Amino acid sequence: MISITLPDGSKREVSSPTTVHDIAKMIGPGLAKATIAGEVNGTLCDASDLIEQDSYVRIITAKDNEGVEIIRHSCSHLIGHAVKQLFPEAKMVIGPVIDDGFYYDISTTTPFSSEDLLKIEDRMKDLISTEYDVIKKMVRRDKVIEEFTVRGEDYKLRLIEDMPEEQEMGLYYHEEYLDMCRGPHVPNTRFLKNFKLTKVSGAYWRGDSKNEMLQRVYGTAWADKKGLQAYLKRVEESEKRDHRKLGRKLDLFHFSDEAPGSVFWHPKGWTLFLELLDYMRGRQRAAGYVEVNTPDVMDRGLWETSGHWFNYREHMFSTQTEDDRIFALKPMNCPGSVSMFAQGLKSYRDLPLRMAEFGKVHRYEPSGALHGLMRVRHFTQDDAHIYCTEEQMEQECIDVVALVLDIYKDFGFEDVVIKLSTRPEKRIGSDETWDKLEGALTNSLDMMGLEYVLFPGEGAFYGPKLEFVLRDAIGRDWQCGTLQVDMNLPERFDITYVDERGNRDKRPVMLHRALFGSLERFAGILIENYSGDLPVWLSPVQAILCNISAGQEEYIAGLLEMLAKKGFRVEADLRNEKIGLKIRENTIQRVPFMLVVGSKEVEDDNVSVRTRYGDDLGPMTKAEFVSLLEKHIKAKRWINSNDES
RNA sequence: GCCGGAAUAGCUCAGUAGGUAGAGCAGUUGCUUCGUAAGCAAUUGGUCGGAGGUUCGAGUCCUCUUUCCGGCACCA
Repeated sequence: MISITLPDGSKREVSSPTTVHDIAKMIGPGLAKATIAGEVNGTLCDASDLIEQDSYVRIITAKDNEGVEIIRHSCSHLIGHAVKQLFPEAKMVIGPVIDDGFYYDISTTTPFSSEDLLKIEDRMKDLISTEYDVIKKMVRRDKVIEEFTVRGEDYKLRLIEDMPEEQEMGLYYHEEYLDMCRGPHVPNTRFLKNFKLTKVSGAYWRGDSKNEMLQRVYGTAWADKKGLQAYLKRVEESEKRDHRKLGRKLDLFHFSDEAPGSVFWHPKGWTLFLELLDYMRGRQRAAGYVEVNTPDVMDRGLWETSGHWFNYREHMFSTQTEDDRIFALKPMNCPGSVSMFAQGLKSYRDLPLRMAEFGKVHRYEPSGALHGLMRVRHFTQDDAHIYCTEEQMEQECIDVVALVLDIYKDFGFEDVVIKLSTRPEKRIGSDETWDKLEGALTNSLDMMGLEYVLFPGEGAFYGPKLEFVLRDAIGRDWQCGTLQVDMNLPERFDITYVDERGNRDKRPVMLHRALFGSLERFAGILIENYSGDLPVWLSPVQAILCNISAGQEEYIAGLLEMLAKKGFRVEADLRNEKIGLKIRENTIQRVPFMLVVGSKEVEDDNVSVRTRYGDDLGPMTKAEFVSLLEKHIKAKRWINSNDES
């Protein structure tokens, strides 16, 4: 007899050995039927695994997060079962769980089409409806190799080679199909009913573009129908706030075949862009930055000195002039900034020197990487380079991190993922230097008590970096702000300052930082974040004056002039149209305030105010409306329909 | 860059088995002067992304190419 402790603290004596499923059955037949897996002494296991000693046991059902993950994992196995029936020559690779779903990488002779995806999904549904049992067996390594050799599963054999220490593997039998997995998995396919295959794409073996491309089948799966439908609905809603769609609808920007990856900003979009720029300029000035401007096109020699020419040559736009000089469009602002620093003698009294530049950079990004405003070939950085002493470095890092997080708050981003990327293989500078630089970043985060995710080997070739990551409408993460510390470029460009004892050869440390990162990308993220309802301070048109009929033009003209003089972005809609149409169209354009002016308002010398959310705020004096606008602009934050007034 | 998909009017999209293009909205013109999400009528828009090919005939089939979309890889 062994003793089993359940989550509620109750204990059961059972004969040994037993299984999670047996325990569930003892508690009740309903629970037994719902059992997907178990957690024994903190470790997930299959419902069929034997328990041979006193244990703490938790039963996992579809109601648990782990249960849903197991469902997803088993769904990926089911892809295998279906694919091998439809395409016997296919070789299965790996099928892991991801956010909201799963995928399976498969090696095939010909790539899957979208029709194939439907065929696979249909076969999976058929297999589910037979409600077959999934059988788990622990099998000795040599037997596993034998099994997969017979079945020609070359990739499974390669995966086994990757785990030389494992002597026994879990094999899951899905009728005639066999998969190798750590598990746990569902005991029966009836748990897998609420799934959908979502897309098929190529993916490199081991994630390396030098390797062959496999077929990746993606899917999503949920505990119940409601969960699945809610997910599909969420995806649909997210697609509606895609910045590329809203950019067209709200007349903010467009792209053209002639300039792939470069934005044509329309007046309204450019208003947003400039507003962001003004905001950042103000914040930086307040934080002790100076602003400079450096050339867009500079000689190849500069890029050789910086190291960019050797590391990024193929991603740079370059040009050859009549005199055979090769110039490159700057892909980064740092070499220009360093040249700026090198101009004239610098004293320790000048440090820290915080030199900002709204530099437009060009990068020849791979064609497949381009994505609306998020990934472009021509973008504007709110860049700055901070030159300081080694002693000042840590405090400067802290100040930058504090500033960027405070700025994000103004846009409603409270949860920002911070990534720390350390030295890459392809790098310049000594290991001692890298130790110091990485130390400065980790120390400053630790001192601020901030969590971060470590990405070993992902740093820039000249220094480690912090990245501040924001999430877009459909859950994709985009790097915005970045902070990099660098002792290498100062070395390469041989920049120095004079210390307090008159030594002229002191080497400053250089911090590269961008807070929005790319203004284009940040604008894109904002459009999605706000779903097109830009807060009043960022709205291209903050209010629109709509007349009821001819006769109010003069009053509106006066009002327009008054508001424009106060610096508000206000327009008039004097078209010979009914007020209903004007309200509709300006609501669709997401103008925060629509001011209705008829003969009544002219007579009372006021305006009737309506919001883009359909709230009628009724008549108010011109002064009242001005203070309403001012209040919103000062608040900066996004205001939803409940508190627009 | 790699795999798959797409490209038809300013926008959203139809286009049936290859038989020289169609809707709604927008635009334009006229009428209407109107009170909080679409007033009425008339009407202009397209070498069907580009280049080749098959065919008596191609938006439709084939090849190449450009751009976009979804992933993968990349992201100084």
